[in-house]
Amino acid sequence: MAEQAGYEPAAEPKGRGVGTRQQLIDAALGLFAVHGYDGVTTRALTRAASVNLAAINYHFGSKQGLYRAVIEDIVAQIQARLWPAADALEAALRTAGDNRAAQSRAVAAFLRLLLLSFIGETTRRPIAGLILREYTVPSAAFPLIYDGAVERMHRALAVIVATASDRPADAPDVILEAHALLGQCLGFAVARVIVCRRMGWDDFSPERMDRAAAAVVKMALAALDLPQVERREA
Amino acid sequence: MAEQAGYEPAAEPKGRGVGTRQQLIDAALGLFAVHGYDGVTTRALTRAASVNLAAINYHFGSKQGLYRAVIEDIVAQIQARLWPAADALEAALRTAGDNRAAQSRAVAAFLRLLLLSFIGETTRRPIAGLILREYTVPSAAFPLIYDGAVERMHRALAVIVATASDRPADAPDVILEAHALLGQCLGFAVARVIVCRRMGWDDFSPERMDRAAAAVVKMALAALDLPQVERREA
DNA sequence: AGAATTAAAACAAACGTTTGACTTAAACGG
DNA sequence: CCGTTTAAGTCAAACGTTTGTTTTAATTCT
Repeated sequence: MAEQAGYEPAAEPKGRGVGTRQQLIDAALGLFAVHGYDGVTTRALTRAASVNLAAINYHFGSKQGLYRAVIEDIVAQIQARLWPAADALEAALRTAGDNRAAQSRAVAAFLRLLLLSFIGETTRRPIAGLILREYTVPSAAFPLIYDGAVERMHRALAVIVATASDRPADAPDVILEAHALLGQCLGFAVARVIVCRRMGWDDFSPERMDRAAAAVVKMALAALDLPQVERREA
Repeated sequence: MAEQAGYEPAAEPKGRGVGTRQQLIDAALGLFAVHGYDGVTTRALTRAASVNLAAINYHFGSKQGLYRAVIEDIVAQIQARLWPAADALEAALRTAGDNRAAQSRAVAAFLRLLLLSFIGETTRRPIAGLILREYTVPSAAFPLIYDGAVERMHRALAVIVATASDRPADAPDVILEAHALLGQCLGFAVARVIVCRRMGWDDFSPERMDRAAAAVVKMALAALDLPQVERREA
């Protein structure tokens, strides 16, 4: 097939169509994340969304169009949550100057948020499953994710490494080390099943996420030669 | 039909059946890894393997049976490569005693191998794609992977953390930190596309893998408060 | 002879997509 | 305020194709 950009039969839904549209996106998000694109049928999608079979092609042009809309929806969610955090991090690092303790606090806060987002989203709504799929096997929708969310976050991590080690944020080794930092967080989203099996957990809970976040923050701060931050409470 | 465990019409291939069987497994490994289970048709599989359409059901009972055989094949490959390394690591850590430099060398060697395996396999044969899929969305074949490969590796990482920090290897926090260590390596396999985009690479090369490994080893040793090891050569 | 492989055809089921009639609610003219 | 128009939205039904699997018969190798 040769589907390009350009199909947008319901670009500006105003009436009741908006309900059906969003129901489809919500249901599709969950199903695509768990079973993959080819693992979900249009009938399963419309049944889960409690809408008619023809609604997909009416609102999104095709199954592919629905998938793209789902990705766009996710990217918007990520932007709303992560961009302010990234801005706050970089601002905090600037005002911290050479104060290593202040740097630690800013880094710890950002990494905590990152990890909790990764694990939390996979628990509440399996967003990560979809994104990870795009990482390993990029589809046509990958640029949306990379340009819309990943690069900003990756740059923020590079700023962390750069600040802690007093090197430029665009140095190749800095970027690689920033990616290692990302991997620490990513590992808990990608391989959550493995963490749970090893820890004897059935699944994550808020307390367990907190514990995982503490481990990641501790490792990261040590790796960056930053002072540890004291836990706020038990 | 109700196919359970137990279909093994050609459990002991002795004649030329080995050829067709292995051709199918090899082709299926690549196709499943890239497109996922549902993304590959039996016709595509047999065409890629240059065998007859009926060969899948003859040798493996069903498409599911072929998938299971692929997983078993992968697990065997991982065991052959990683188990000796894990044994060597633990032996080296035992003989190292309190010698931090010796501990560093053992840890660095193991992490290097781990990362190069992750990235390398994804380049040569997309094994990681299949395994990562099982991580994020475990199928019935997941226990094969976990019991057959993952747990041994995870235990080795826990021994690293335990040795470096003088804690028991089965302590919860040690396991979590070991998982963060795994994530550092995993991140380069999962999100290889992102590394490449950020670094301006088209793909990995042996030199680039080496550079990534150096970054991971550096971060890991620092996180474990172990002395850095000097690079052997450029 | 017997096991492995091929080619070709067929099977029911499920697939993504399309169709045309029906419903709904706002817009319009009187 | 009512009757009509209009267009977006929804619906059941069907379209043609592809799916995994099975079957049958003819070869090929040990």
